[in-house]
Amino acid sequence: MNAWDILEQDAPLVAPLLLGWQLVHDTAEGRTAGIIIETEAYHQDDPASHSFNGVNNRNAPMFGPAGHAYVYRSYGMHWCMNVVTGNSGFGQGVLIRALFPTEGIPLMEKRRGRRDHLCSGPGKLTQAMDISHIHNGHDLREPPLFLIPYPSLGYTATPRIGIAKAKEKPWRFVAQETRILA
DNA sequence: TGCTTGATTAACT
DNA sequence: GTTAATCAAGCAC
Repeated sequence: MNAWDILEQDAPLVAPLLLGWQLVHDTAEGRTAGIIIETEAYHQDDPASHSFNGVNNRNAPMFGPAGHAYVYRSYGMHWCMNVVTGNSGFGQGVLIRALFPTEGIPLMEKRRGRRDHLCSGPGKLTQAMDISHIHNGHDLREPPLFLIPYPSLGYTATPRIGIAKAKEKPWRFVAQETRILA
């Protein structure tokens, strides 16, 4: 099984495996990249998931092929990015909640307008890396926005953040080694 | 056509 | 700990 086949599994299995993968975005301004250190799983059989009530115009990418991006607007002002997992026809994905910045840090600082907390939240990392709705449905194996597989980091599983339903599921995964560096 | 809802962030007290 | 900012999409009428 190659690294990309991992994404064909269910989101709660994939989410911890993505810790340690690198997310890279090349733009005209330059390259930004970071190591994924925090994720959350969302599954069609999960009341907290956008895909729970079936496919619609917003969540359609979650029902598409694994390894593509699902980007949506949150609270009217932020973008959040998911990596779609599982087979087509079943809506699920992994929310990227935090990165450890590795490349293009000055560019991230410029986009964020500050020198700390560059990628320590789902809305922050999309701002730092200039990810938005135009990447919705994009294949994350292809430039300019792509993932580089790495062996998984050690992690801690905890309940998810900022949701109203199914709060008890320990489907948030935080990398142990780098959590302080975010 | 109008109402409701967020998988958030940052700046307050 | 509390709250404002801000808007696309779903869904009820």
